[in-house]
Amino acid sequence: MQDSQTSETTQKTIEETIVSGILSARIRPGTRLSENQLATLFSVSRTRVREAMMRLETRGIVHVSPRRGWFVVEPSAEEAIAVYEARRVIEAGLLRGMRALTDEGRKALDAHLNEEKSAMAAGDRQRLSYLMGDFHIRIAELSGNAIIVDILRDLTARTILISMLYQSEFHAVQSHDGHCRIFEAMQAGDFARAAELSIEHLDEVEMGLDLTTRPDPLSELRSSLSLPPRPGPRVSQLSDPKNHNFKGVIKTC
Amino acid sequence: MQDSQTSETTQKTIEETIVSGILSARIRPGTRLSENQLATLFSVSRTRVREAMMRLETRGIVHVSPRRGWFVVEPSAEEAIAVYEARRVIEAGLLRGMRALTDEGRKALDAHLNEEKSAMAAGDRQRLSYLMGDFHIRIAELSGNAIIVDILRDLTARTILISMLYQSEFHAVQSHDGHCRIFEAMQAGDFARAAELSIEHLDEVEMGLDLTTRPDPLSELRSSLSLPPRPGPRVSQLSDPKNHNFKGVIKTC
DNA sequence: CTTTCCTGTCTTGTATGCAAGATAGCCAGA
DNA sequence: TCTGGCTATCTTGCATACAAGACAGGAAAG
Repeated sequence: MQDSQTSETTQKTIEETIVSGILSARIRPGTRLSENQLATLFSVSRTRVREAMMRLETRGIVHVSPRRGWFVVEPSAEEAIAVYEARRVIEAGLLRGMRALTDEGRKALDAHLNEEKSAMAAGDRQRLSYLMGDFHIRIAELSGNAIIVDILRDLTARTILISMLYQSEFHAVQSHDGHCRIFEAMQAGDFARAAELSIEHLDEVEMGLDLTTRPDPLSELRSSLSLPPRPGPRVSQLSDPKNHNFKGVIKTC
Repeated sequence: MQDSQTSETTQKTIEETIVSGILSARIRPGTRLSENQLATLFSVSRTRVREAMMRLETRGIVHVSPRRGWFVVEPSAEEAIAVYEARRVIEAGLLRGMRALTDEGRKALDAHLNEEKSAMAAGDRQRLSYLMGDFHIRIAELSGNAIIVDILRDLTARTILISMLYQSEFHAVQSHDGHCRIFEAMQAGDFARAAELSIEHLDEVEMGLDLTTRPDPLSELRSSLSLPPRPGPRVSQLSDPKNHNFKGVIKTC
């Protein structure tokens, strides 16, 4: 048991590691998060792991199936719709309420869009997944409102999980264009237009999903029989290398 | 140790009890929440209490001072501003995105406003505090979006804490009028107008606060010396009857 | 009287132990 | 071959024990 570093840094690290793993699409929905495995991975006891899981549960990132385990959420089609709706409400409300784009903010967004471009050119899909989601968080950061940033970060994480479940194709170019249009409207000082564009953008992404392909084909029957969410062998392990090479990358955000 | 009921119902009860205590302004900001006392009150071990505290912490309702205790948050002036800003963003975004007011929704809001009226007539301040906050949650419920409802519920709880800290007078009539105006615009189908009105309403409430009267007059010095948040004898206990007869009721929401 | 230090007590932080449900695999019987 | 039931094992649920920091109060020294 060689402690890589003298622990101490494991306070909020479990939480953040999992969230950032989702944001960069390395952790798939439905991933099993074993308390014991996480405990040994982070060299802490199960207590700390459970605390992190509870926090993530209230953030809507994981859920627990009693006596069976913790799993990264697999949003249902209804939940997916709710997430996009919430994002439209918040992001449009945010943009519409903006009064000016500071020079600093303009530079930050410009730099971000350049990163998107270079990731697209390099074909770095994992990085692209992350950047596509991060754009919206960057916009929230412009407001300087930590509350909104936190809310949007969690919603973005859920969005990425949704995309992994329901998205077939990868339309990075389209999303990038949407981001650019929003940025242009912001630069022009037309925040009402930017708000409209952000709604359109999220609509576009949502429409690109196939919300009819249920991840669990038995979900209808199962819910009508009120059975537990999803038994069976869909267990992908956290340290499983396959999770790091998953196929089908995220377009969204 | 007479168990009032055979436990079992203590799963999420701790969390909900505290939140609803805040929503009805029975629990003041800065209230100490002792793990041991809560554990005996709810007839569970500290473990369960800690879980509830962790959840409430991620919801921004309580915070922990290491090795000193859990406390209901006392939002700073900056945090207060951020909360109102977040609410303006979300509530205005929500209203502006609405397309129609269902008959069901109209009835629900109408009934709520009547409740406000009767509470005002009866001078039931505690109930009034609750209703003033609940109006905005009701609007969120119209969207049928559980995510937004949860977010607004927590923000409303924080708003009430802010009011308890920074609000001197009680302007229930003014708030009630604001609610009525928003409802009228919604009934008229003018949701853009309703959104504007909700922003004005929240501005009005925020302006009614005295954000210069700091709850901790030493906070500036304290933070510049990076000392722990607030030592001293400001401990009001959960089961202390004084908490149920606090003076200075909430106007807000 | 003021200041300093020390100690007892109370708080949370963390790990661990045990209970109990869920699951998978095996074995026996039809 | 298929079905049913039993058991071994793995999972979380929850309580408890102990460690360690924070604080209050008192005693002693100036």
